[in-house]
Amino acid sequence: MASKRTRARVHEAVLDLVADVGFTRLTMEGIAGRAGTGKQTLYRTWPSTAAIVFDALLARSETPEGTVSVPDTGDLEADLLLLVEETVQELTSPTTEPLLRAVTAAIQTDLELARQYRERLLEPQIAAVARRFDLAGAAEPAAAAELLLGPVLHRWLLRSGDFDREWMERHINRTLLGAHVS
Amino acid sequence: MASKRTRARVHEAVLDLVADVGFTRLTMEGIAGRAGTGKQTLYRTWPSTAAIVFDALLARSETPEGTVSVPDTGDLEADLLLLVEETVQELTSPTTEPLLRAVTAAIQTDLELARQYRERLLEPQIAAVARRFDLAGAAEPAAAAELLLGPVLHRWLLRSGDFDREWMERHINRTLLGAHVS
Amino acid sequence: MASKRTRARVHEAVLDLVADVGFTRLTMEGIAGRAGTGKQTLYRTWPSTAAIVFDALLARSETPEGTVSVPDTGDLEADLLLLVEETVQELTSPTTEPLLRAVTAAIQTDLELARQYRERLLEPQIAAVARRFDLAGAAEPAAAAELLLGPVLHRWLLRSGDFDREWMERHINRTLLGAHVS
Amino acid sequence: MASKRTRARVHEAVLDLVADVGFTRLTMEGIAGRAGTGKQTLYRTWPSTAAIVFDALLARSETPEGTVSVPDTGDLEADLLLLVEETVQELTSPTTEPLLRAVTAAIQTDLELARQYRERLLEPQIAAVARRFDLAGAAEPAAAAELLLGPVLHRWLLRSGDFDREWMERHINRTLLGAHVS
DNA sequence: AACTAACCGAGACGGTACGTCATGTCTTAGG
DNA sequence: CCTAAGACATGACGTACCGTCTCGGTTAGTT
Repeated sequence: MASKRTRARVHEAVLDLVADVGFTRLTMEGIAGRAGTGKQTLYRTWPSTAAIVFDALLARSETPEGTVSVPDTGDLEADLLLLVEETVQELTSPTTEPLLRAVTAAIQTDLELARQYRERLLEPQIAAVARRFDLAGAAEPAAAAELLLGPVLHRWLLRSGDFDREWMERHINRTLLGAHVS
Repeated sequence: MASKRTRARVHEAVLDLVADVGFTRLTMEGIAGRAGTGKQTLYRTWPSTAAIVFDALLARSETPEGTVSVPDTGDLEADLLLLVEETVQELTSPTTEPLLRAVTAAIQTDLELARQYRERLLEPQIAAVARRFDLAGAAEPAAAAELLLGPVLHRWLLRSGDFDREWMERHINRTLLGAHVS
Repeated sequence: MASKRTRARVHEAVLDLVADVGFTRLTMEGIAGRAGTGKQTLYRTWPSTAAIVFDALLARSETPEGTVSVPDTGDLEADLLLLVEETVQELTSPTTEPLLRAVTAAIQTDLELARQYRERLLEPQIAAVARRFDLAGAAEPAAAAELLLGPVLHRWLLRSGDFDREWMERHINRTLLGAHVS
Repeated sequence: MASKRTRARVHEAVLDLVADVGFTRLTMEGIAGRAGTGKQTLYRTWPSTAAIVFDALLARSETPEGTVSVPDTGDLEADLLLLVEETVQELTSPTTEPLLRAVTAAIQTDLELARQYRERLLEPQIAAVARRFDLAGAAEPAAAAELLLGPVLHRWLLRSGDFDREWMERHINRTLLGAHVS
């Protein structure tokens, strides 16, 4: 509903503000002020700050640097290492981490947002990874993708451990064994 | 800091309120009102609603029915199935699910709460599961526990799939393979 | 500036709305909506809701039933009684009372509206009444008109008393004495 | 409900603001800002800006310089001239005129405020004037007071004429005739 | 009959204020 | 002495209107 110009300015404002004051202190009024729009203009398009952050994230994911690509060199193990490295980078980059944590928190209570998150971010990613496993002859590619990414999410979400190179390599190894592909 | 009586009444109030109106509409004023205490009494002990919810959760986890026990019958596969079933029950029970989701959301932005969560809930649980894998001769028991629980968390958090019996069995199978224990 | 059709529809809308929700809740947006015009069309012709109400009142006063006529039967006392009765009816009729009160309130702060009110409604009325006193040989006809209508306005505006027949008769009596005409 | 301190600061703020920007631009937020209080503190005590202005006016009327006294020297005509002069001064003083106009406008639509206005300002004033007429032997003292003040209000409210000395004298004369007291 | 040009409805927009709710601090009664 | 009750300054909420500003889509008038 909002014009392209407005959307762009709102996205910029929201990213600035999350960087400045953090997601918890993000307010509709603050965004409107920073973006130079009226509050009603925001409410016309988004129901909450979380929805705006998610939209900014989506917009970013439609650009080249916003997507985690699944490499395919033939060497599955090497490809998965690259993939996990990229994913970890995304999850821990100072700009994206607060956004991702904010959205992850929000989808715990906002079912509509959760649906959009699943459809527009999660499922495409899982499907892409599964496709790579499929190519490698995995019996249950979707489960393999889950086995790969689940523990990564676990570590990140609960901050239960670092993502050093050794852990990633060993984890990929376990995943390949578990998924019957080597 | 608060008296045992007060704590109990606050815990009860908070559980009632989360059930009634959900975590997002939980407020310090509301809790004080329901618990029949002054606001100051709450602030003296807890810094936020999330902290109160977490405290209520902790209190619960110190009772028998609040803990997920790790069975040890000798049959690893069967034990893990029981464990995962219990875990899933905890994660999806109408009373605990909202609380767990609320705390999970809160620890994304509240580092102090995250630390307490890790130390008092997460690490004991992981350690217990790892011990069971250790008994079964797993090379890296902690990693095995992570491989088991990561994908469960992934499904639950992102609501990306159901927890039917078949999925649990196959998942345990993949975990055992991945962890070199069969 | 607005077409005759538009004016008519706006007048109708405004009268409906004042009846429905009262003057205080009258808004430009509401009028535009009810009249089926754009907001700009309103602003092109009227600066405020009060101005529209006043215009509707004026339009009404240009019709036969919108005017308080000054009777002239030769019997001054009887004529004044009729006049006061008519005036009171106008002031207290369910349709006109809210409009008149709204305009009376508005002219306290809106000087331009006050000027128009004076020139187009008040002065003609006073002049007509004064003419009647003049015919009856009053020394200061305008003052007599003021002496007659002032207390009526006072009662109405401050709601300080009813307009029963007895009061009206006695008041007219006092006015005639005060104006040296009997 | 509000403390004495708060009331005083609010009254001062409101008088300042009416002088600065006029009653029409008076807002609850503006008053709160100027008075250094929260909005809720205002709403706890007063329902509208008009109610605050009225309260400030009342507070003023409880001080010596806020009351129009009715002189009683024995010479009725001279006393009434003094009274009307004082009243006119009150009605046209740069500080009180905007307040009185604002309240007069407000009581057209706010019945509760109108009731308070009648009971606490209007009736005492009328009663005092009537008492003076009573002393002078008027048959209907209340009607006499109305006959005296009605036209004054009429001129002031509709801005239909100046209040010069000559008009006042003649008006008092007419009133005395009309009220049968000379 | 085709073609402007003026007008109008619709409503997005940057704003201001609304009246409410919750925050965290502070004061006050009463048990 | 402690605590419930709640006043207070603050600030955000989500809504309603403000007055200005584009938009298209008639609707007449002019060629």
